[in-house]
Amino acid sequence: MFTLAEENYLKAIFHLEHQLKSGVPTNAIAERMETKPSSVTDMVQKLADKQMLSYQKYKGTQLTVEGRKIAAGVIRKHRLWEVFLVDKLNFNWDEVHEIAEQLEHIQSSELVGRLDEFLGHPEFDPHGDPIPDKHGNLKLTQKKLLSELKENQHGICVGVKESGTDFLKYLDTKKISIGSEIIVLGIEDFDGSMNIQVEENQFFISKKTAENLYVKTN
Amino acid sequence: MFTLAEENYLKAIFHLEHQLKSGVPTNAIAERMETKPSSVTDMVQKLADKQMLSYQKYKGTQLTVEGRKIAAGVIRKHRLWEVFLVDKLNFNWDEVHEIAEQLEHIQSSELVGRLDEFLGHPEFDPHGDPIPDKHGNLKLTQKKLLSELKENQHGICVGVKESGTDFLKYLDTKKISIGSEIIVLGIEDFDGSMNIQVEENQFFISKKTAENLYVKTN
DNA sequence: TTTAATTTTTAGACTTACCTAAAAATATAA
DNA sequence: TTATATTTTTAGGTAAGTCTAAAAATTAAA
Repeated sequence: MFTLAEENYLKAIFHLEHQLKSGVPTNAIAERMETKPSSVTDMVQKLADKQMLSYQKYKGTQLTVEGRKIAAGVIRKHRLWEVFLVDKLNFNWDEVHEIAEQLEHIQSSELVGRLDEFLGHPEFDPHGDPIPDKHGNLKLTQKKLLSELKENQHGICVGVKESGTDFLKYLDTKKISIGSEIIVLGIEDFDGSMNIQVEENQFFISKKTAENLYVKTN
Repeated sequence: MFTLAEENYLKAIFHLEHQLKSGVPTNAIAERMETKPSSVTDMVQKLADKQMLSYQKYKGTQLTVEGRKIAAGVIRKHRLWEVFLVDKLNFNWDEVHEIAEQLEHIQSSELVGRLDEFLGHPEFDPHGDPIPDKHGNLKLTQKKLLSELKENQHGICVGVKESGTDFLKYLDTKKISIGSEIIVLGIEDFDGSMNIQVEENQFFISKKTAENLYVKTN
């Protein structure tokens, strides 16, 4: 089994690999984990000993197949619990992350299986991110940034890129939430701002906002 | 906030106080926690510093009002999660303890409140033990040992005293589970063994078994 | 390509929660 | 009540995971 710290490192490296595509630098891990690079070096060497990742001094790290499986398992639990919190306990989707961060470390494969069943085998969490299956396979998300849409296209809001509390609160004031239909009425060329419609309301959003919102088109 | 270890100590001392009624000796804690007395001394001194219990060298310990509140909160979470696992995820009542042992440490009062709501404000866990309310108040259980019943009395099984896996498995083979109605047909004076009826089946159980089963009469 | 800046690692230290072994206090028995 | 047994504490040590400060390797710039 793995300690809480080990699981968190594996999860962080998993996410960073998806962003960076290449070997993950020590500093990138330190930044994401909000810890010091020297601590990362220690842990990375420990995880390398456990065959969870390959590591060469000064060259960054890469998860092994096994390491990826463990990380995906943690992420699976995290996202399943988020679905539980939102669907069953009626939490708002901007309130569940911290709690899921704890719940993801509960050890019991039986529990995960039954929770998955109870929730109806969901494929996406409340932020629109895909839930890895029990083998650790993660289906590609078809979500795209709102800023990628053209005029008159519409999309369903499936998540956010940076899930800072401020941003999520801003969305709430605009009545934008998971599942909202967003219609692009117009785009300003010079600053990329958008005029959009959500439910019955029309308003402007900045390019920065549009680049932080994920939507699904179909 | 409290560490996982601190919460476990407070919980253990809380349970021991109910059993022993007097100051809780270091060795009793060590035995229950499956740790060494010297470790207990360390932790007990730390918890005394935090005003969670009163402690005098060689005299045992006693929880403060605050310490009791924290312990009751952990137990509340443990028992609520057990209800969740059995009622919602269809776990058998002999499978939930280890998992609840982990879930009880999840920190979020909001979560506890919503879970309680979701479960319909249950008053007893699947083993028949009362669930402390949000203020830490624990209602007295009216359950008694099966061995305390007289001939021809009947009771509803609400729990077990020692919840070892072996014993729980034995109960399953006899089709005794939470909610089973048990009728005492006869008692042997010389060894205290009982002839009982459960559902349609009649059979003998030893005194030891009868002293390990809690029932509720009314 | 030599120097400067950045990244990464090493070395040594700290905290938590545990341990063993020995000493001290308390309880029990002769 | 003295001696023995038991309980409890103290002293010192270990492992996990973190830190700071300094050294080493790599990358970027002059």
